Order: sequence, then structure tokens, then C-alpha cells
Amino acid sequence: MQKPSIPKGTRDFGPAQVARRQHIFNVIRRTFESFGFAPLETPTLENLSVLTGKYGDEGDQLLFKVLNSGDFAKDVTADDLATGSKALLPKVAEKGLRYDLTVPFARYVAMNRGTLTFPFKRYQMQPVWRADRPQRGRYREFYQCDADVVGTDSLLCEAEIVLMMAQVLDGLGLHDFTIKINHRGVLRNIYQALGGEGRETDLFVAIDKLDKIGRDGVSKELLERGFSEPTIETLFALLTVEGTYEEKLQRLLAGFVTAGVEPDGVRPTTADVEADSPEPLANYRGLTELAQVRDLLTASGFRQFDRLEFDPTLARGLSYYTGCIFEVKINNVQMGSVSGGGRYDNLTGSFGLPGVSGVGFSFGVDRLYDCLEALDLFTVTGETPTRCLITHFDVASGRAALPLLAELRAAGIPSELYPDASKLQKQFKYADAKGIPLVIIMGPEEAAAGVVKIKIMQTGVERVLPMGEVVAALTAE
RNA sequence: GUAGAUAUAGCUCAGCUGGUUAGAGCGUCGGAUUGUGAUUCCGAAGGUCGUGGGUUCGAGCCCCAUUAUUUACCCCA
Repeated sequence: MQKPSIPKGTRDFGPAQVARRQHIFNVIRRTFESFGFAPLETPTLENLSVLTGKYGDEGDQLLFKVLNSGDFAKDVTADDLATGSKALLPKVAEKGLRYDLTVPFARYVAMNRGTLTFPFKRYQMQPVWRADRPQRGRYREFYQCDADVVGTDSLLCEAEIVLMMAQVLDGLGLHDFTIKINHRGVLRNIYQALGGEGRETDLFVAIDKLDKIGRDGVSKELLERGFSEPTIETLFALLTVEGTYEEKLQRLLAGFVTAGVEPDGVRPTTADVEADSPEPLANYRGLTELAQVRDLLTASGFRQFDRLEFDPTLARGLSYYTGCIFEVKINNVQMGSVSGGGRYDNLTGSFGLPGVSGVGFSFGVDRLYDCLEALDLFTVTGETPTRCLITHFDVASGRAALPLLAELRAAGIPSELYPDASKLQKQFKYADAKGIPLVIIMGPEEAAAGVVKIKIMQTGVERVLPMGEVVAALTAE
């Protein structure tokens, strides 16, 4: 006999876990829909040509590929085998499991461009797969909940992302969170302020690690990558600006002006948004847009600015983001980010639809679950939806209970009849173990008298009711 | 891909310097109570000590290999 097992990085979810996960999904879905996002689902499998090249070399390594059906090796030649996996792969696998929800979404938008009404707002809650090494908060199969808007570059979308992040986390009871926001334009300006020395991506990769490896670690890495010491000094002066959201914007502005950074101008946006923006920031796109997002949040009634932090060190990989970027962490839990996102100006370009601006973000349900568990914040309990268990002792009383069972279900009370005429003790243990709040006792005595005994498990109180009044009494409570 | 840790009952784990028949708690099942759960008492079942080899009079314990799991790095949700 073999030991049963499941692939590493995957999990089974028992009834209690599913109930808790559904609660998380419900909070997210309600929030997304209240902001006008419509649901979309895409296939588990995508063509590999859609997936490869979108996540960098490392991302391609982490894709799960699916062998072709039938004789998958029929096109493989001896040459291919000698050349190695790169030559082999396209001949044996043409499909793969989706790696995220953003790329399939971009593919969908490009394919359906003619029928979509823009701006197009969609949300998507589906599993994704990554052939990663599993560890804390990292799985090979996990759910993402994405919401994206494409076809508008209004900064209202960015502001609403912050609103949705806060609403979901508050709705889950995860009140102690920090939403970090930055802008790729700010990062680019910082790079320019350093005189354009070294490679831009090296710089961002290094500063993204600031909170992890510290200032000394980052300096060391930058020195190794060919940045000079005075440059690194300037960099830290800019990165470590302190103060409120506004103060950091002003201090970075001063830094950019001092360093002689060429203003990159303001991206055209709607007139009223521009009118709200503070004048002195208008020369740098990143700073300006961050100020506008803050103003839109204020106007929307957002009051949690203590939980929104402008963090110039936030870089979020370097994938396709071009504007604002976001990342959310739950405080006092050792867990990676539970949400992240940003604006991309050309996501659908590689699918033949250039110039479509979009902005979106994603929640990691599995990490939210782990955070709620670590902080002991779950309010959803229970192994079963059953609210009422009918117990019985013999075939006759069991049959006599069937009309009542149907009546309870018709009245919207999830109910079950214990299937076997077991000892009453066993039936009660069943109800207790599953957290069923009500037990109806239907024995020969009750059946003969046309009554039932109802016990409220939590209090232990019992009372006798005529059969015909049971549903009315229960629904009245 | 790099580095470390762990592997003993269904679950969580003890097991001393290598020494008789490998233990506990929880869970499961049965009984005390032939019609009452969560509390109490009694009892039972449940083990190839991950796998293979080695050292030894003797290995759960020491050595080697191997597999699985897990943590950290890289990257990410």
C-alpha cells in the first residue's frame, strides 16, 4: 500500500477552512463589485506563447508546462535531445498553467478589443500556479483576486485601488495594515539625480531590498555593481526622506531640483484633476501624480492616511509597471505582501494592441488567510452549514421525521436527519463535534404524541413542541 | 539553483551515555449511562522508529547513502 500524498506546495481545504476562505472571497467580491468591477474567468491552461517572455527568464522557469496529448515525443529528433531542454520544450509542450491573472487578462482584452466597452473594469478570482520552492506564505497553487481597469489613465483609478485595499482589509478585521505607494517616475527621477550612472535596473533591485538587508547591505551591493560612493550617499539622502506623505513629496522635489533633474512633465489628465494638484510639484510626473492621488483620496472621504505610506524605496520587481505602484503588508505578522499592483502603460502591446493604459492590483487570498490565522482574527467558525439535526431511534421514528425535515429545509433552515438509528449519545456527539446548534429529538414517545423535543446545544435548554409548530417557532427566533 | 533543519501511533511530540517488552497527550472506538453532547471515570485498538546499507555482543539513538518534508536566500501573492 502506498502512502497517500499531494504535490508539494498544494493543500487540501477541509470544510472549516473552505468556510473561512469563502468569507475572504465574499468580502473581496463585494468590494470589487461595489466599485463597479465585473467578473471575468479565463482558462486554467493558456498557450505557452501567451505566457513565456512575460515574466522574465526566472518567471519562465517557474511556469508549469503541460505535455502535449497523445505521443508528445513524436516530433522530437536526436538533435533536439542533444541541444537540450530549450529546443525540446516547444516540441513537447504547447500549453501551460496560468502564472498570474494579469497576462491572461491582457490576452483577453487584446482578443476582444472590438466588443469591449472602455474603460473596461474586470475582477477575477482564480487559482494560479508557480513551480516555486514552497515556504512560509508561498505555495505552488494559490488564489489571486485581481481588479484592473484598462482604457483610461485617470488617477481616480489609483485612488480607488487604495480605497478598495483599505475596505477589504477592514472588512476582514485586519485593521493594522500599511499600504505602501510609490511611482516609477520617482524612481526614474532618483536615477537621473544620481547622474545616470550604472544600470537603472540594478539600482532599483538593490533599493527594493533596503528594508530587508539594510543600508549597509544595499551600499555593498551597489558598490559591487559599479556605483561610486558619492553617488550612493546622494541616493540615501533621497531615499531616506522623512515625514508625512506631503513632506516627503516636497523634500524629494527639492532634491531633484538641486540635482538638476530634467522635469519630465505632467501626463495629460482630466482638467479637474490637474486643477487640484499643488503647483510646485507639477514639473515631475511621479511626484505630481502621487500628490493628485492623495488629493483624490481626501475628496473621496479617505481618512486612513496613517496607513498609507509614500515609500520611495518601493520598486516591486521591474516588470511592466510604469506609473504608481502599490504594496500592502499586514503589521505584526511575518508574511510577505498580501496585495500589490500598479499602472502599466503598454500591457497589451505584446498581443498586438499597443497604447492601452491600465492599472490594477491583486490580493493573495492564501496569505490573507495565513495572516488572519496568525492573528487569531477569524470570526467564521463551524464545520458544517447544518443548523438543525434530527435524531431518532428506530426506522419508524426516522420515517416520522421526514416530513418535518422537508418542512425545515423549505423554510430555509439547513437540516439533516441522522442517517442511522444509532445510540442517542452518538448522535449528540455528532451534533456537538460539528457545531450544529439545534437538536430535535424524534423518538417513539414523541412520534406517538405528535410532538418533538428541541434542545439548544449551547444552553442545554430543552422544550417540547407540537410537530406543526416547530418551523414557526424556529423561524420566529 | 544555494545553505541549514527535521523524519518515532491518525495528529502533536518525549525517548537519558547505544542496553530487557518504544512512551505521553490529543483523537478514534467501547463501557460507566438499553433516551441526551461539550465536563468526569474505566478500558481497548493503534508502531517495519522514512528507506537502504554499515559499525557493534547489542542501534529509535552512532556512521554513510537515499527519499520526503520544512526553513532561509533568490524571486514573489
